[in-house]
Amino acid sequence: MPLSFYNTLTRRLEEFQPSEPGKVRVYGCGPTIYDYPHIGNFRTFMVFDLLHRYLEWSGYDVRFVTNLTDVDDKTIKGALKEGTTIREYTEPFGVAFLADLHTLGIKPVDLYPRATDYVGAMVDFVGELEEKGLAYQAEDGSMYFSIAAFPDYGKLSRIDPEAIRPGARVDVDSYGKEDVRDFALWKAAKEEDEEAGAAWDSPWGRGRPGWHLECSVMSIAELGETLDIHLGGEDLIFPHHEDEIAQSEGVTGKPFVLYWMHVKHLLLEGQKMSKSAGNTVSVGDLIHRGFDPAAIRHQLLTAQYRRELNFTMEGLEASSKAVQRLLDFQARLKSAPERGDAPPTRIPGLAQDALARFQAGLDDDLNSAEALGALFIFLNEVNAELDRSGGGIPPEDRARGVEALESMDRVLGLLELANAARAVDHATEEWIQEQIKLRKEAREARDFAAADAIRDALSAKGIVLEDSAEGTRWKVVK
RNA sequence: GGCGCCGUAGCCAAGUGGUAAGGCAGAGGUCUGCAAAACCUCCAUUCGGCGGUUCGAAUCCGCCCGGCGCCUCCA
Repeated sequence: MPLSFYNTLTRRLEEFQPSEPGKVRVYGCGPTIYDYPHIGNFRTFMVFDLLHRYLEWSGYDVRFVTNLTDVDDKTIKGALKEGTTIREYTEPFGVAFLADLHTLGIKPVDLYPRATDYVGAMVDFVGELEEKGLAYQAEDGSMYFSIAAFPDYGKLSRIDPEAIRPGARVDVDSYGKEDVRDFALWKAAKEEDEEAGAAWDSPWGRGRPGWHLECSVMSIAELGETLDIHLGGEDLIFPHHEDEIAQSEGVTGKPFVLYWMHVKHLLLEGQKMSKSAGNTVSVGDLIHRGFDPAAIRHQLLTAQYRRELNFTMEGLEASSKAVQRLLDFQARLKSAPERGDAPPTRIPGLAQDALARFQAGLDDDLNSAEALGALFIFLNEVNAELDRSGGGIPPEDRARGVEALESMDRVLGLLELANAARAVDHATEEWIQEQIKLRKEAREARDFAAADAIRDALSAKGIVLEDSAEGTRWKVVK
């Protein structure tokens, strides 16, 4: 099966064909930086990363943009509370977000635009909508999008515009709209907006961009009028992405996005995570509890992105073990003794099978669970093969095995992250080698008490020794 | 009320018509000075329940039971 994605727009699995062969333009809705991010946010951004890495692994030339929203009701509210501006208020949250991305091994994208850097383009955009008769100014000076003038409204979320009822579920404090369903493109500045540094000049007076407008303008400015893929959390389907389509297609007259992909929210210990429930967990919290970032990454990849994922501490323990198993396998395979005249092993065939299954899994709408399955089958089979071939394996077989493992990890990013977290400096490494040498001497003298004392002392520092026919190997255990 | 999703072993999770991947946990064994790592064997005759279609169903259809998401700031 060719690379296929489930497209929210058509509600079908579709073969992926970018508008320009070999090139992919992706826009992912990033966070609003009004607070520190929690683990739930990172399920979404882990999927962004999986897509990014897999497209590149598949040979595409990818341009990936993820925005940071720094102007909206929440950032203004926060800035006012702190007596500062939105620019200053959001800065630490943006920094924290990027730091957590780094911690989890999420590859940087090409650009992280901030809404406040595109206000001029946003004003122009609203002007174009106004010219086309899709926007109007309400009595308070705000500009609204006229849903009645855009017949396609509702095609993504499949929400019937007629069914959007005013009252309990629709904001009624923004009176002055022609139709209660219309959404703000440009909000007339209130005094608080000025205080928070969230007001700009426009032909309609001082104001600030509407939240939905920001993503339309930034994505078109950086990627062009038709994006290949647009991603986001499932909560953004309506109204955010529905409104982006209305604005963007209203201005360009072209399809805005070819493939819409939405990530299902995760559950924490079986519960919906929310600030009001007080059950949010941050990446930092998990690191402080001693969890390996690679284990967090692993758990976030255990379920396909459109499936429910229950993030638990128990699951994190299981993921830690799985990551350690991968590390042990990598170390064993890389140091497997080579012998030029050794009989051929099944490793090249296993590598081929594993890569085929790995690719088939990810081609099928980024099924990371299937891809992990392929990796672990490979691990089991190759370990068994290494056990059988005591005297060494052909160098080319070992190379093929390592190559396949590292190829899969270029997408999963587990080994690269786990190894980075376990790196030790040169002096420590020399010291460990010295300890291993002392233990070897003790063992040869059959002074096992002394040998075990050395091993126990290293173990207390998180360094575990493993003896084999080829000598003693050491590893850092998290 | 509208739109949509899920229910597979103790926990997590693939599989969407051909006879149940994988991870963690558990039991026994091999190897080892002892470990660790690894391997071998075992661990769901069965996929929420009941009907139906089919040579054949976890997979398709119907009904029922249970859990959940969005429609409102939210990744």
